[in-house]
Formats: sequence, C-alpha cells, structure tokens
Amino acid sequence: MFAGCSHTASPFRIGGKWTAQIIRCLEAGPRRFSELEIPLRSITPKVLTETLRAMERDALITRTVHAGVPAPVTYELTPLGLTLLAPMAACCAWAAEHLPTLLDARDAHDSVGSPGVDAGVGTHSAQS
Amino acid sequence: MFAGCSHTASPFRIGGKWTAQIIRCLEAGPRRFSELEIPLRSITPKVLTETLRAMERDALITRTVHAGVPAPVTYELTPLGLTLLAPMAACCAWAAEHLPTLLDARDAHDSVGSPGVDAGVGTHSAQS
DNA sequence: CAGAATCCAATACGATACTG
DNA sequence: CAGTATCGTATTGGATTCTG
Repeated sequence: MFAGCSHTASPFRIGGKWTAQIIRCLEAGPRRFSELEIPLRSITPKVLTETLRAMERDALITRTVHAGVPAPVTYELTPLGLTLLAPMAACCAWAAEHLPTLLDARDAHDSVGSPGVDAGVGTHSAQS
Repeated sequence: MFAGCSHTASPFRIGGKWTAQIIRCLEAGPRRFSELEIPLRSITPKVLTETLRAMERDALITRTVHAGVPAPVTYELTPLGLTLLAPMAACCAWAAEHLPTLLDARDAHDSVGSPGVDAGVGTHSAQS
C-alpha cells in the first residue's frame, strides 16, 4: 500500500507546495515561464524553476525551447501529467466541501485556552 | 482555487508524511497507539504523537482515553475524517496505476549523465 | 502503555541579485 | 525572456532517552 511513499511521491504529497497549481495552470494548454509566474503570484523564479525541473524529471511535463531571440520556453502536460487531473479534481472537491469545516475545527481547537477577546467560534474567514 | 493552500492543508498536501497512512489504518475501526506503530513500522513515537495531535486538531480523528491501568488510548476517524477516504482512494488508484511510470521516468532521467555500469532503463525495482 | 523532552539533520521555501 | 547563484530561515522528520 502506498508503494513509493518516499515523501516526494506519496499520493497525498505529490511534489511540493506548487506542483498542483502548476498542473492546473497547464491544464488548458502549454504555458511559458512568465505565464506561470503571473497566476502563481507569490512564487519566486528559483522555486518555479526547481518545481518545473522536478516535474519534468517525473515526466509530468515537457520543457520545450523554441527558436527565436530571446528563445521562448514552453511547458506542457504530458499524458502522464494529464492523468493527475482526475485525482486532483477529487481532492479539490473534497477541499471545497470540507476544508472550511476542518479550518473551523482548527480555529475552535486553537482558541481553547486563549480565547483572546472572545471573538467566538467561526473567526475563520478563509484566505485564498 | 485551492483555497486554504497554506501548505498544511492543500488538497495535495493533507498533513505530513504519515497522515494518509494513519487514516487508512483507522479505516477499519478504532486503533490503539501501539496498534498504529506496528503497521507504520518506521515511525517514531514522537512523530506519531505529533501527527495524531494535528489530526485531532483538525477534527479528522478523536482521541479517547479509556479506564484501566495502564490506560489504553484509542484513535478513531470522525465523520469528517471518513470523508477523506474517497479522495484518498482516487489518489491511491492513481498511484497504483501511474506511480511506477513516474518512478521509471525519474530513474531514466537520473541515469542520464551517470549511466554507471549501463544498467539500462528500468533499474527501478520499487521499494515499498 | 502512551507518551514527553531534548537535540539534530535534511529539506523546502523564499529574498535578493545577477546573466546569456 | 528565462533562468542561475547565493544566502538565509522555517519547517519537518527522526534518533535517543526518559517518565506517569
């Protein structure tokens, strides 16, 4: 069970913090480096490069250098990368339905012992 | 999208390295601390405790101290925890079908530039 | 039995600056 | 444009030892 769960490839830990978002950005077709930086607004080029290289290594995406000066580079999902969309959708649906509950429970648990100004339960106010 | 992706609660990063395995261990019913240590053979009590506490905080499991000396403690999935089984099954199915492909690609990529004794592609031999 | 305490190593993530 | 280089910090996971 969970064969190969060596922490970078566990079913629930596919890659790092950005892998899932990158896959979604590539869902609609090839994107260039700078086109990925925009929607992932807080990512640094270094981390983006690292993540993309790791994904390329795992055959989830392909990296293509096109002709031109300066040479544009595009990233695209491989067939293997496309297969991740289904389980990701399942996880996404779960999050949409249950993540607020989880976060509320977390808030409630955290506020025990430090109620502060008694803001009450439900202080949660999801951040994107 | 991926609301609440603050790195501990992203759909593809539910908890730490062990959260998913613990959920599966609890799938068939309540388990005691020591009953969890066995199947998760390489976990240390410290990390197991940390993970269980985090899951309890997120209302994924309940912790029950029973009467007796020494007092047995059992952990059990909450209704919320049970809802994770479905997306986990999707991820698990993905892994069963595609993880070998991914790992083979990784091996192939890694062996480029350091073919060693030319073991060829497919040196993969999955470790559990 | 079910952990708590302490210490430590690896890694992930990020800020900043620079380049072919 | 699409990175690379360097540095620093925060978080994670683990080994070991001890206890009500």
